[in-house]
Amino acid sequence: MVSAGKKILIADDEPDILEIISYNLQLHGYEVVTAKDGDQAILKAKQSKPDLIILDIMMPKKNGIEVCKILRSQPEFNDTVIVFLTALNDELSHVKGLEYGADDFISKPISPKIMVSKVNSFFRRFNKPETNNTIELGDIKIVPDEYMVYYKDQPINLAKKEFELLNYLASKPGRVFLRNEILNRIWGSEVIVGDRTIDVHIRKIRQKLGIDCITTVKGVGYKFEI
Amino acid sequence: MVSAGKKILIADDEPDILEIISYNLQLHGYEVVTAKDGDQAILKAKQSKPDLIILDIMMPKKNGIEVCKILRSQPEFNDTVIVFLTALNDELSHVKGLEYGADDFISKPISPKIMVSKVNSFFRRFNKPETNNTIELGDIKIVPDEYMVYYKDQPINLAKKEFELLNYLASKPGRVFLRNEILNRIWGSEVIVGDRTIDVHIRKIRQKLGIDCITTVKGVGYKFEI
DNA sequence: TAGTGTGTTAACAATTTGGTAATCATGAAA
DNA sequence: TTTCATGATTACCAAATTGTTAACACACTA
Repeated sequence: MVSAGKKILIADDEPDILEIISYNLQLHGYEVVTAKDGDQAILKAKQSKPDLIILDIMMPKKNGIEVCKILRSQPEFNDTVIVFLTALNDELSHVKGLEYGADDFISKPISPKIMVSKVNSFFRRFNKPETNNTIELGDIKIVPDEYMVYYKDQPINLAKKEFELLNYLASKPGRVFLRNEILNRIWGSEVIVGDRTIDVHIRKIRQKLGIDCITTVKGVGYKFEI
Repeated sequence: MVSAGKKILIADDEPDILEIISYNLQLHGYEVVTAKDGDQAILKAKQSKPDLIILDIMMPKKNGIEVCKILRSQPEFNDTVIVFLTALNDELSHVKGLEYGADDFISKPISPKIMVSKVNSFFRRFNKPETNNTIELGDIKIVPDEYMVYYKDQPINLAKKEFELLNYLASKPGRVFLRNEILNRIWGSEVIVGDRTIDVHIRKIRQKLGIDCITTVKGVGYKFEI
């Protein structure tokens, strides 16, 4: 079963929603932790180390985006899947959400049934073993096995750090990675490097690729997109 | 039939899994040998010379990686396909496994049906070269049977280590082999050789071949490409 | 026993890389 | 507009990594 042993944290300020969703997820074998505001969400996330976090955008104390930002800046949540509950058509939240490291969105109102199937699909999607982890987007192909990047089938030689950085950013196109996340992932949490180091590497990648596929999100981080 | 006469060793500490998998593989014409811990796996591998070995990562006595390490350091298991059973998302085991010579991974939990089809595909994939494992790329021909390399049909005499190294790199053209991978595969994991040893052998190969077919990926390893 | 080929190591040279500081550009806020 | 914060850019240097050479031990052979 997909859900075996998976832990989910749900944060929403409406008790009814919280209850109905968590009941249904539990039925399907998930372990559920709930929080009724932003601060509690952060606390419980740290305590229970969930595999998936579902955050309502609008909550007391801290809203979903703030919670996401705080969690993402801590190494232990780098690999956690974070999903937002948004009102339909809330474009702004979508954009903001991606910028602060959301992996996906679920639109409200939502039926428990759909919620469960969405959650199932998250685990399938984010868990599938990477047998062939080549990333191909538009004219760009990233082949970790070869430590090589191709643009229109032209090989481009990136140095190790550059490659790892690009590969990381491209692993979730459109998703913004905070500087902290990048540091933790590429440099590791022990290593301390200056602030400008990332910029310089980003610049080298941009230069070598010759196209603008890495976008700066000021005050936040970088994202890969075509 | 793909499975004709093929022998498979499965090592896992859970008797249920062992039984259900081996039953299903036998149904499909495979000869199955089982082991319930690491030591037994090594023993039975030596006794029965299987064509494919499936190792659970977590086992008593010796874990899967240790078993793999030990088997790979013995010449008679150089050509045996070794596959790991891993928990989903166990990145570390994946990396370690590759370094110690694993050929592929199967993620747990796994259904017998999927297991059988995976096993079938292993034999399709890894058996083709067994009949004629000559590698021919561009003007280079590598003939393991003769321990010989030809460049434009001119025989080139490589020493044993040099040949094994070239043959290994050329087994997956374009793919980068980490220094660790190379060490574990060519020298075995018990042997400890200095850092520069690989470089020297690489140099000799480059020199003898006279063409640039081995590329250095700094900080990572080497790859073979034309 | 001398000679040959192989595998390894040490020492040093050459190269690449990763990181930093200093400076410049840009856009938002006051 | 001025100020401030944040990135971008550049050039430079130190550290890491690999290349190269020569020397040595060892096994095998004539």
